[in-house]
Amino acid sequence: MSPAPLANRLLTRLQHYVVFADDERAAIETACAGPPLAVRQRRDLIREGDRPRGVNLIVDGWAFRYKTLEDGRRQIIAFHLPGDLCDVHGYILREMDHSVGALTPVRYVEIPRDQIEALAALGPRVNQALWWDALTGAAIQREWTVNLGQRDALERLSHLFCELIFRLRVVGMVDGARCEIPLTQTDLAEATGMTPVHVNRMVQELRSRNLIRWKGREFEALDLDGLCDVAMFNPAYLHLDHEGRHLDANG
Amino acid sequence: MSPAPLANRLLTRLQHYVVFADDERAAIETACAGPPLAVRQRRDLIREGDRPRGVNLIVDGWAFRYKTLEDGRRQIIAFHLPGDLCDVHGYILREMDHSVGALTPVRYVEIPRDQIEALAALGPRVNQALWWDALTGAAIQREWTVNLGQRDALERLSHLFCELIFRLRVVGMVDGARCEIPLTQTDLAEATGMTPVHVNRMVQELRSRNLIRWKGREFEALDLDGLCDVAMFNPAYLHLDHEGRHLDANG
DNA sequence: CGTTTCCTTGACTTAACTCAAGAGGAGTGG
DNA sequence: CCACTCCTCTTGAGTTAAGTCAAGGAAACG
Repeated sequence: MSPAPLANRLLTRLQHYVVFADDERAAIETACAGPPLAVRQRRDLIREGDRPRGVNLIVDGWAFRYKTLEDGRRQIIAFHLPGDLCDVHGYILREMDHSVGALTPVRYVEIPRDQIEALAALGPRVNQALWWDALTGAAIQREWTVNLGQRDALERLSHLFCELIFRLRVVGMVDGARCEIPLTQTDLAEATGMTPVHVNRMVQELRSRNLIRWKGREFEALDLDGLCDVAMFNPAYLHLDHEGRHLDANG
Repeated sequence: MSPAPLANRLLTRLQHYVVFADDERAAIETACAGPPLAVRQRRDLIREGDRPRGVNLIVDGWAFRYKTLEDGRRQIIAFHLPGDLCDVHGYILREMDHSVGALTPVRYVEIPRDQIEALAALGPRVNQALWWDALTGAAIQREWTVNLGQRDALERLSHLFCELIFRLRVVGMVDGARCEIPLTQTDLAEATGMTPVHVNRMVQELRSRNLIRWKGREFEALDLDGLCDVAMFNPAYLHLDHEGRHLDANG
């Protein structure tokens, strides 16, 4: 349940992929040394049409990306948990094509453009770690496409729960099978492309099958394997398997 | 209708974002100088579980990414048109979490890992162009999420047609409002998360509204504005607006 | 020129949506 | 401390968009 030390979440995260040399580690720590910023719950970090100033690193709290259609329909595109980098190199696409909001109060650090470039210039390892971050994000987005396109309501909801549990586990925010999920059923509806009413019915169904317990923010997977089965969840797309083992400073 | 010169599609594509210096241009040309490979129609370029050797550049033909669930349901995740880079730095995620197949006969070039790294090391412009490519791909994936989550069948199909037209236009494969779309209605069904029967009905509907003409591979948007309206299509997510104007070799 | 693939249409079924109303909390102010 | 509001969750009844199943026709292919 206790989150990883706040000191440097970016380092913690990137080290899932690469073991850095000392100078690289120092540079990453410097990059995150900026003043911490805060957004209140249900406010936006950045809006569609804005120019991103740099890359945002979520230190605490949950954020989400969303996109709104002309007629007001809204789709949640992604969730960001503590330790996530929002839009690595997002400033390259000069204008945001979607918005990012805070689900809970969020603390974050803005890493300016030149700092990111300096990191990338340090050598292939840091650069590749940044790519790794962006590519796992893309893999998650692909899986959401599959989820929305092929799975039915119950499978879809189960799949989202599975993904959140696995991702929270990486950042040490799961205790056994319990974690905090600060989402309303309406949030889940916007993420899974269904109505809040139907989300409710599917939650009831998962409860009645003794797969989950969920009250307020307290979530527990009573039978994670069962939940994964319902969802046809295969965690391969999260690419969690080569944490720190893939490349290291000694070759 | 005539495609951009085959000589170097990667260069053509990246120059939509950056105007390169001579040495950069030369390096990119070298990277694509590998022997052209070919895949037959409806065969796979790479399968889920494989280790990508490098980055694939589509020279000719259409490819598509897809993912299959345990029970056989299949979702098409993306289409790749001539000039597209498949999985920039895909080798970083050591194992493919999905497959890539050929819709038509496809000719492509495999750019090996070290060549990509050499390109990235040339300096920020080339590196940023590669990021730009990956990030626009991610933006498209996000839009597909919105499409599947929020739009109904008619809107969804219209949106996909709009996207394809806009993307084909960039590579010079649209003549007026006419282009080749080598997809079956079953392909469209797998991309839009609906049944082939329902795709057919929606195609009929678009025809009867005089929005499209489509026979064999010959596609024509009779009223592109109307089609965009139906789809609530906003091309901003394709980030086509700063072609070559953003960064150039002279600062 | 036969075979396979793709498209088309109709009749019926179903998963998910809509509308509506009530219950349970959480927070606020009198 | 109670009354109030607001928000989220819950449940029921009726509707609809999309799916299923089935069969015929057109086109492409080898």
